[in-house]
Amino acid sequence: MPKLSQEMKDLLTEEMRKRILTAGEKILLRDGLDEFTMEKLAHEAGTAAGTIYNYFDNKETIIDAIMENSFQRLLQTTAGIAAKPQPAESMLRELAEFMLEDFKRVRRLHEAIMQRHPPISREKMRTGHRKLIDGVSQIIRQGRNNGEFNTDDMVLAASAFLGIIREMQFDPCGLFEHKTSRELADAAVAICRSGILGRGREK
Amino acid sequence: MPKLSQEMKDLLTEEMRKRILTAGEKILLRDGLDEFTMEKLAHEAGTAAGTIYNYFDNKETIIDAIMENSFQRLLQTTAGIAAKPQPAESMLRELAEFMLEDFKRVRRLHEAIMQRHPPISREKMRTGHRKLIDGVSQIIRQGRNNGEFNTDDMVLAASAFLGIIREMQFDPCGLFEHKTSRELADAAVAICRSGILGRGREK
Amino acid sequence: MPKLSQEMKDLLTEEMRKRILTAGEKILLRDGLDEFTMEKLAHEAGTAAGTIYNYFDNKETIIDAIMENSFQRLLQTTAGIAAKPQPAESMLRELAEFMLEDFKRVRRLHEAIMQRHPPISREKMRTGHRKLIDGVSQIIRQGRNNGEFNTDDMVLAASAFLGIIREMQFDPCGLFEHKTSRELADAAVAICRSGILGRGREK
Amino acid sequence: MPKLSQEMKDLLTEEMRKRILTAGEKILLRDGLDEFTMEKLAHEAGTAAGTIYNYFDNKETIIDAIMENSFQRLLQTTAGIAAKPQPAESMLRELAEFMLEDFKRVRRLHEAIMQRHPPISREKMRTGHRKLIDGVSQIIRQGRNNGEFNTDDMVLAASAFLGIIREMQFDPCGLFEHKTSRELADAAVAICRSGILGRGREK
DNA sequence: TATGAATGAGGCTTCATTCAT
DNA sequence: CATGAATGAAGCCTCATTCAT
Repeated sequence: MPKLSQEMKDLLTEEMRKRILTAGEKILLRDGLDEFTMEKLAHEAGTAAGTIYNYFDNKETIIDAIMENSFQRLLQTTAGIAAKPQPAESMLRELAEFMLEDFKRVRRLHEAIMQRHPPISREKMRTGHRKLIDGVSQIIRQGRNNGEFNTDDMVLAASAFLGIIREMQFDPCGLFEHKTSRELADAAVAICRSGILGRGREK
Repeated sequence: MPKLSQEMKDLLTEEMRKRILTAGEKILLRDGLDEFTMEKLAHEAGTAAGTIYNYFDNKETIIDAIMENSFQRLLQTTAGIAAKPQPAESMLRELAEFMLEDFKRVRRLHEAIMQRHPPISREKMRTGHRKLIDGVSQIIRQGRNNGEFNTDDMVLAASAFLGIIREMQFDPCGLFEHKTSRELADAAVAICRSGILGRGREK
Repeated sequence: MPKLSQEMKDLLTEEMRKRILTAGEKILLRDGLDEFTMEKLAHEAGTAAGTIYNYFDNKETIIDAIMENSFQRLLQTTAGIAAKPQPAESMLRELAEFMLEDFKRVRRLHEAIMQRHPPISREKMRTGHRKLIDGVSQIIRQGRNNGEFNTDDMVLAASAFLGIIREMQFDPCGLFEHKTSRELADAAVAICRSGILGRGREK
Repeated sequence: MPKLSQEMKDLLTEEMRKRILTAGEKILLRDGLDEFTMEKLAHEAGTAAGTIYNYFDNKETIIDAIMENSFQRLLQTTAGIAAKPQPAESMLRELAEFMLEDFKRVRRLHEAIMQRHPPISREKMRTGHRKLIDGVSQIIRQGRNNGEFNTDDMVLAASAFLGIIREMQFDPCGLFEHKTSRELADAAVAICRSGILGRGREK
């Protein structure tokens, strides 16, 4: 009984943590960081404010965890994509599409979180971003080893790729609203391949 | 007297508004939005907290105005660059450099401001961004008219360009710290020209 | 079975009460009243917070009981000392030493408890103190009956004696840190005998 | 104007600080530290909670200041008494009376404050107590120089004196309620002179 | 119009106590 | 009876905004 009960308890605890984080993400997405209050979080999670402190030390920890989760999802997907046997270009396309899709969901979350200094630990942001850059760099490196690409600065390339995607999903004016993630991903990869300026002068 | 005095008054008022906005920008740059308090703003502007409310309705309005200013500068620079007789590629390079230089200065400002929901009106953000996209689109269009470029989706191209720049200046991990704005601008334009992936397969 | 089981139960209950009080005293001594939380108490007592409420009505009751215990010990010792056949002065010396020794141990406890209004019932404090005064008065009365002392206001004398001791053990500046309880007890008794001012003018 | 106005402002500020401290002392006296809330303090001082923070950094600072004030009064009186040309014994009597009188007023204040660790800085307590001991020691030293007293341990003597007084004013059972401060002071000094035990054995 | 003290709503967090299991 | 998560009242403190001078 103690063993099983312990496992049970852990499970419930984990469940509750997830519930809180999910609620938090929802608020961040819907209302932004400025309206992320513990009271609101509790309400959204269906508990009392005090209860949350049984699962997290304080507000900052929660924001951190949400951010961490979000990066985790992204990094795992990146790793998964990089592991499949396929041309690097396909990888980038797939990743772009996932990011556009995921970021459509998480757009406001990242918007809300990213540039906030305190109370959000910049460190988490830094390492997360770094890992993401590394993941994309790996893909591009594979592409070079394949003979697909020819870049020598992987980090620069990865950064540009991410910048293009991020701008697409940031899109505060709704310029790309009518395009599907698929189309945008294709466009992004096309740009990566040939530049944004087309080949006007190559003639 | 009434006429002149009125003009005088307006001038003074305008002067005061500027002083407040300048002070606000300074604080945003130095301390971030979270430490932007009205008291601090008053102190930095050399007045009293109450006085500020004679010139602005509330805090949000001030943040809005600062954001507006920042966009204005950028848009004017963009227009200025676009007006000079030179190849479009040079324009982009010049713009990139300015942005990287300016954003180095203003990084925290944009970091702080962008994507914050209330108390920052999303609307201002939206229109500012839209105008910026338009400005860059114009440059690219000129390039196409020149025969320099070959793109048919100006907006997409402009967006990608901005995304690449923004990612470079966001750079939370300091990947590009050791590079000059000049070098980064060159790299950005190179990417725009040939893609981030080089020409591995063109062989 | 009912009878025995009832006794058994009572015994266990009493055991549990003791365990809780001991744990409480330990916390009070170690951490002070401000850090005396029910959770901590439960942990120290090896049970759960909720369980404690099966043995005590609320936090205040527990603090009360601890205080009561502490006084009990002191009173019993006093009675024990007073029962031994010895000069009253020796009794006072012995009592002083015990108090200084005990209070060294319990300093924080008394520091923490004494004079705290709610949640500590002043009543308990009052009666405890009263009994202590009475105990010391008894000793002094014996001394007078012996011909050792000559006071006619026992209560005043007892109060002064206790005040001297308490001040010695309160000693927030560590004035007496380097003295042993024995030495301090001797000094206290000497003062009781001859006054604090010596006999300068008696010459 | 600026000069005068500045003085005016300082005066008002000082006035407000005093009002807050007075209110705080009143609460401490009446309700104890546990019921000393900022809300209550504000109410008692006739302002809003937020206002208080224009005059003090936080709650602890306020408690500190009240304690400091209380010690100040005591120390100044002590110094004043010690400065008057009179026998040391009269000084002690006068001091005892003041303390009993003042402490009657401040009893609960010291009761409330003294043994609390955080949030009350123990340091302030320590230094205050130390100065008090020193002040009384000075008086006793004068007595010895006069030939009035004969003690060689001033600190011990001062400590005992204070202990006797403190016990008298602590008096949780009301043993001395019917006595005037004058009578108690006399009794205290008598004890200091001849000991608490009278001169039973001197015969 | 300038001032800056006053206001008070609202945020985060703690913890005694309850109660379903 | 034991458990310990849930509760929510209450405490401290901040700060945008108002208003008397």
